[in-house]
Amino acid sequence: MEFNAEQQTALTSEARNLLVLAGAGTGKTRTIIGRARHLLATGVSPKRIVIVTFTRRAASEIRGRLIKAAGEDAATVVTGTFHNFCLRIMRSRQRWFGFTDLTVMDRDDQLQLMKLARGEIVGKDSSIAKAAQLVSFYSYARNTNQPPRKYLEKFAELDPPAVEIVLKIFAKYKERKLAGSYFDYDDILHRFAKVLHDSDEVRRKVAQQFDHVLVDEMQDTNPLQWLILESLAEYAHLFCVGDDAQSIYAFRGADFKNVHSFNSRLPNSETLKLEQNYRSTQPILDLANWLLEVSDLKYEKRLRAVRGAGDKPQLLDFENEYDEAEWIVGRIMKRHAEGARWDDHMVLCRSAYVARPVEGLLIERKIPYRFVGGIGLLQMAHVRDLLSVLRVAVNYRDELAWMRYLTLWPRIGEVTAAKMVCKIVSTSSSSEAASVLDEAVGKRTEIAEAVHLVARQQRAPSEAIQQLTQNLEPLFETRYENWESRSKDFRLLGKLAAKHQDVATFLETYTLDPMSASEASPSEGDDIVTLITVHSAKGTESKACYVVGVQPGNYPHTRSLDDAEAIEEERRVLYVALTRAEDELVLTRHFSRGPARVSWNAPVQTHYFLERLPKTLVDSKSLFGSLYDVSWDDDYIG
DNA sequence: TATCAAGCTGTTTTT
DNA sequence: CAGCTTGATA
Repeated sequence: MEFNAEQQTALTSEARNLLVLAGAGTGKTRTIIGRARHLLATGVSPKRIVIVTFTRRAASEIRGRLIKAAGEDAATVVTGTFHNFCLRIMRSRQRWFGFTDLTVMDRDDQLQLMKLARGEIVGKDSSIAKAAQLVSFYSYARNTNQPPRKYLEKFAELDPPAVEIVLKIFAKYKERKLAGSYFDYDDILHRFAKVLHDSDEVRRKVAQQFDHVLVDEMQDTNPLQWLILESLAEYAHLFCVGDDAQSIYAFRGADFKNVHSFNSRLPNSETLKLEQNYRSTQPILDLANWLLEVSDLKYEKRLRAVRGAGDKPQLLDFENEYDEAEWIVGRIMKRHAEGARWDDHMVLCRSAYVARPVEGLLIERKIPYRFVGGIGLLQMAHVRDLLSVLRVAVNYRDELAWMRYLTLWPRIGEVTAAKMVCKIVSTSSSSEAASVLDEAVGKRTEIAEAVHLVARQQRAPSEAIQQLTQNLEPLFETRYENWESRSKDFRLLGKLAAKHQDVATFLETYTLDPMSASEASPSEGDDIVTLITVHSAKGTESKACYVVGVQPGNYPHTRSLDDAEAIEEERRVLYVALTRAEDELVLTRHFSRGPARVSWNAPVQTHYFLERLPKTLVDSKSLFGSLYDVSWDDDYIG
């Protein structure tokens, strides 16, 4: 591994706390790995190094590369997401955190629970925000570490009576959460941060386990996560890497003051910058640099391409999204026919929704691909149905899973199920619960049998899933129209489960970071096209990048138009997309839906980022009417 | 109480 | 276009 002078300075730094401002493509991951390797080489025990990332994908990549670079020794370096790290420590030191057996709730469970809470307080009153919005209010308030009341009043701008009602719903939600011993994502961070903050003793005991904490994507940390880092920093060195121009998680409470105020908040801290870009050619960076320059915000960033000159990015206009998809897929096929690998191609989209036309064509043309982002395999209705059986087998007190499973059966609705669940949950052991279940289902023993089956197979998740699929097949067949296509997801699930020791760890791994179906199926190293949301694409790169739907409505997204800060974040989303490309960057767009509007006021165009794009920065072309780029024409007409 | 059909809405990003 | 609500019927 080789490093330039900037990187070398960073990774060998003796500073107590170091912030590395690393622009896109400047070797952020490389520097983190280099740092870890350097620490190991200077005699730091691997167990005393923590590397925190934002996604499990990033964690496992760093882990893999580190072991490759520093040897098997490095396998005991603690790597994981914030959530994963906190949970691991809390599990291993249950008493310190007042932690008992619990189920981690995913988004869907959270939504379900919030719906119940909302229903209890306001019934069907439609003047109160929907459950989904309530979840996001609550979650945002907690991640930014502010009292929900204050958030509702100041930022959500609810009127006083509404605030009171929503707070009541939150209280109900909390009550139900407690009753079911559930932990939502935010509880994981919150409990950990709170205990560390409140107890000097626990803080010391936890933080003293580590000498060095390395943080990736620092710009995406939120105030709650900052509290955690601050606590750890009392005993350990911080080494944080980030780029404020790539901060795109404000909606989740990320606060890039964690980057801007790093030095003032931490004594003995230093800041370094990495500015040499190794990824892209200069014309690609020129476009990205321009995008930041025209912002009102001062990013003070100009990426320099070490690699030098290259092709100009292309900007192509189409009549509609289908032509756009057709062109991109056609282009990728052409390149492949010319000898390029499928995995040199990445298609970036603002939302999963926008990716559909492209995905449809990739399937139609039988091009191997994976989709990263959007709703995952483990969030699809039928998969969650199946998983609910695993969940109740692991934890009979999991009300949400019981409800889901029981109502799957014909003639069992919410009311019947709720009565059964009430009885089951009030038992004091799982064996008692099992007999209560047997009694409750009466003659319909197949309902209970599925649960018993998993309970017997706790240590063999893959077998459990296989048998379960067989047992429940008649049920699913009548329930789902397209059962055939869905059933293959279960086979995939079985494969995924085979990697895990028991049902419980399998469930927890994937509630914390569910992966999508097409992401899970191909084995590593396969040559496939990547279709990915920009948010998931951070940290990745590809020789050729196609950014689809670069029109107002997507960049900036229609939903973020009422807020100047949100619009600025949208700019950064586009920036992240542009800076993924190594050699070739193609932006495509279409205006078929007409000018998207912000409610009644300004049309989206007012905020459109490419409005005043200088012609010299891109080769732009309009491909209206004809799908075929002139340069594609062959020598004869066949 | 369960279920189905018809109609309506509103469509981000993720641990 | 899916996911939900609503209303009628078994």
